[in-house]
Amino acid sequence: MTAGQLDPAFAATARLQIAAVLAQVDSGEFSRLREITGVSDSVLSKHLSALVEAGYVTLSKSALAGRQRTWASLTKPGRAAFTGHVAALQAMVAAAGAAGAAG
Amino acid sequence: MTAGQLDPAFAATARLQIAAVLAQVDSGEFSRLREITGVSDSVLSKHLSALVEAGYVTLSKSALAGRQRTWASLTKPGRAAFTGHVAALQAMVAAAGAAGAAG
DNA sequence: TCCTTCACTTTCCAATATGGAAAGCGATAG
DNA sequence: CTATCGCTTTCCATATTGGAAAGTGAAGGA
Repeated sequence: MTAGQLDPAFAATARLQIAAVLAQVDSGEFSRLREITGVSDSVLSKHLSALVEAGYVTLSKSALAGRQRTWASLTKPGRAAFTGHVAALQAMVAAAGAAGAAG
Repeated sequence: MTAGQLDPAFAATARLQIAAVLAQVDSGEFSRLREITGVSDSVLSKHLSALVEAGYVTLSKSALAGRQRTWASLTKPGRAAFTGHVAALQAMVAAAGAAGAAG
């Protein structure tokens, strides 16, 4: 098992949630991500921008029902970084989790 | 499986590490925690104080080799909160992890 | 007893992160 | 041409995190 490493890009819970959602789908809609993270438009936009800046997410706009929609997708590096981050997190708490389950 | 919830007390990586370590041992020595977290004395002290404030950790001083040592232990609520936090984290990324493993 | 060292604690300060409100902007509807 | 939708960007406030350095109590040495 590769431990991976914690990635500051996923330090914010909202960004971890975004990545977690995007890891499960090909593309996530802006509004859905906003609902899941529970943040405002501006904040979600900024988080997505940060992830794009990191090269972890790509955004695409496509019209749906005549209106513009923004779709976010994890890039390959983004998925790798997310997987590594989660692995690092799990490694950090693995033994603790086992202890918790046992005790 | 109880999902638990994210606890702001463990938002900082250092505090998550502290809790993870303390979950595995009865007592953790200050200096060991400092090495693991990689933070300065003052910062570790403040993190521990925060956890004590939250009722998640207790500190005890006992002389070892003539010198004062500080030992930290997770309280029962602290362990529960930690377990819940980790569970929430896992719930958040569980499906993503599965997807990552599959793809 | 006084001074020094050890092992933290507390204070002070700086940098960063996070979040929302509101204004901005391009695209589409009327 | 104007209004609305769907984000973006700007502006601002607050919280968090971190280190340096001074402070404190206990133990050791002169």
